[in-house]
Parts: sequence; structure tokens; C-alpha cells
Amino acid sequence: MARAALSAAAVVDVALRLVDEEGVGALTLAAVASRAGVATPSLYKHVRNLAELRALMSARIMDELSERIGSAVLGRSADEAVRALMTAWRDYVLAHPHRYAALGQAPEPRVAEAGERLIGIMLATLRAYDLDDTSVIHAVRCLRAAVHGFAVLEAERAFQRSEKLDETYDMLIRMVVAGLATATPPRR
Amino acid sequence: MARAALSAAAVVDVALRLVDEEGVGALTLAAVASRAGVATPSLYKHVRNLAELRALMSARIMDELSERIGSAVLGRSADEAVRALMTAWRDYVLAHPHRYAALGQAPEPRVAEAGERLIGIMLATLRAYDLDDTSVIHAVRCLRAAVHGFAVLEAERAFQRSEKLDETYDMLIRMVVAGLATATPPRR
DNA sequence: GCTCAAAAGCTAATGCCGTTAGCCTCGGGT
DNA sequence: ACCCGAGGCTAACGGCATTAGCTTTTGAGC
Repeated sequence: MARAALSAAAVVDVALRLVDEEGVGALTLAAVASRAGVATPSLYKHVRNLAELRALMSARIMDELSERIGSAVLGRSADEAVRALMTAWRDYVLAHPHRYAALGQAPEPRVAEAGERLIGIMLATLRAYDLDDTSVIHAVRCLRAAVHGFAVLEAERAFQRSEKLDETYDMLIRMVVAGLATATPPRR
Repeated sequence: MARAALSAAAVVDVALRLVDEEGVGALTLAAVASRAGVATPSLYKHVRNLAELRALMSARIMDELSERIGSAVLGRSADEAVRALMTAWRDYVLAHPHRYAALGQAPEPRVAEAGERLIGIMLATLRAYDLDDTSVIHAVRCLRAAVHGFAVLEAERAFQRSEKLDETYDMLIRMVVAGLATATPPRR
């Protein structure tokens, strides 16, 4: 082995800090290299190209998110678990809005791969409700849609009015919880 | 006036067609210019720069979306109107997935400006429910979150399982409709 | 019909970025 | 003591956005 200064993980670290501080638009190999104290081409020793860096970042973000949500859900079940899940999700987005936005910058297939764990957590959380196999899938998708939609919109400051977003999210949580209670397979 | 060959609107047209066919990643001034049969710098006679082009595209997309949703809601009220609104929204996304994805490429303040009309429609639609002024705002936000979240995820093919997305969306609609029925101001 | 100013096009040039090629240099294993 | 490969570097290319400055067209007013 030679100098162990940098590594793929370290590059991702630097890139994430950069995005946190300056937004997704500032993510450039030149900027990452500069922060890492290295010439731009040197990054290619650790990362295949910009696209791969984005994918690695997305995977890392998904992992962080899954971990937080996973431990938030631990020991709770049913409605309480759903509330904890949704709250933890938003807390993460509020803590790292740019990071969450970066999730949307990688081509979805790769993010999806990294997100399998999170989906697993959601599936497990919803198992408390008596839904048949296909209904759980639909329910997880609805949960994802609601939470992710809110997260994206809040992260990009799309809610303009002065009403408190905390209250809006409370309402969304109640909506989802109520919806899950009455969830039956769609008739069609 | 000189040759009226191009115009800001025409440039936006070309750009939208480009995005429809090749995705948001393909949006480049060079590509737009080539399609318009013009040299790249000529575009600057109609559009200030790439960022402005993106903003104009977003405004146009928002207008299209608002128009379709507006006419879908016409003559309906309450639950039926909400169902029509959500259905029209998704239909638009399915018809132009890349276009919908392009909405997220412009800095939100400008998209928001263009989206005021759509928010107005949603506010009007939800007036049928007996909500106080602040609750309507929260309700509109929840509706936006659910629909937009589903739209984004579907547009970027984030739903992997084989279950029918139509059925998932039915469930989401039922969830939202049920949620609106029981919407009370969050206590806190 | 002629004129001419401005609108709308063009070419050339600049600078940033991603990416590749090829070289140099450590430092750990033999 | 040697060597070899990991990990760094510089140089160079091509694509892109953007700017500067020129040329062409055209329609409005005479």
C-alpha cells in the first residue's frame, strides 16, 4: 500500500460536506478536489467519475436515513411506529436539506438499490396492520409518496405561506395514520 | 422588427420537445440551438441564459398543469373534485414524465411564482370542506405533498415492485379524501 | 422605393469542467 | 537494497455557457 491519504469513502465525506454547505449546485469534482487538498484528476484514483460519486453519495445518504429511521421505529408498533418513522424522516431532511436534495441527483436505479433497506423498514413497520401482501406494498408506496413529497417540497422551500410547517406535518401524519387504518385493497 | 424566426416562446417550445424526447439531462443550450437550426449564441437574443430558460420552461409546465387540472375540476366539488384533481395531475405526469422532472430543475422561488395559479385551484377545490383559514392551507400542503411525492417517484421509476401503480394511486386518493373529511386544525 | 436603425443572426474567443494519458514518487514487502 | 504498485501530479482535449463584436435582414417612416 502507498500513502493512505484519501479513499472512496473520504472523497464521499468531502463531497457531502461540500453539498451541505454550498448546495447540490456546487458539487463539482474541482471543488471536491480543492477541499480534499488534491488535484482534480487524483480523484479518479478513488472514484470512477462524477456519476459514480453521485451514486456513492446517494447510497450513503440512504444509509444514514435508514439508520435513523430504523432506530426511531425500534420498540414501537402500529400508529406509534408510523408517527416515529415520519418524524425521524423529516428531522433528517431538516438537519441536512441539501443532502436530501442530492438524493434526487443520482439516476434512480442506483438510489433504489441503496433504498431497499429503508423499504424493508417500512414494510416491517406496516406489518402491524392487517393488510394482505399486495396491500402492504401499496401502503408503503403511499407512505413514501406522502413523506417524500413533503420532504422535497420543504427542502426546496416550496411552501410559501406563513403557517407553521410543523402543524402541516402533524396533519399529514394524522392523514396517513387514518388512511392506513382504513386501508383495504383497492377494488378494481 | 427583424426576422421573426425565433422568440423566447419558440425557444421554450424547442427546449420542451428536447426534454420530452431525451430527458432533462439532455437539456443544453447547444442542443436547443441545434434543434432550432441556429448557432448557440443566437439563443441569447431571446433568453438571458440557461437558468432563465429553465425558469421559463418551469413556468410553462406549471401553466399546462394548472390548465388541465383546472378544467378537470370544473363543475365538480368536494371529494369528486379532489379525485378529479389528483387524477388529472397524475395523467399529466404520465403523459410528460420528463417535463415533470424538469420542474425540479429550476430554483423553487421562480417555480412557486408560476405555481400560484395551481395553488389557487387547490384552495378553491378544498373550500367545499368546512375548514378554517389556516387548516385549508395545511390541507393544500398535504395534498401537494402526497400528489407531488407520488408524481416524482413514479416519474423517476422509483417504484420497483410489480404491483399496479394505478391501484396504489387509488389507495392514495382514498387516503387523501378520507384525511380531508376528518381534517381538523392540529391541536398544539 | 430608399434609408437606416435595430433586431437577430453569425464567428471568435474565454474560462470552467469532466475526463484521459502519461509521468513521478513514495513506502511496504521481499 | 530493491522494486512495484498505489496514489499523486501535469498536460491536454473536448464540451459547454457565456461574452464581444461583427454582419445581415427587415420593416417603419420618409
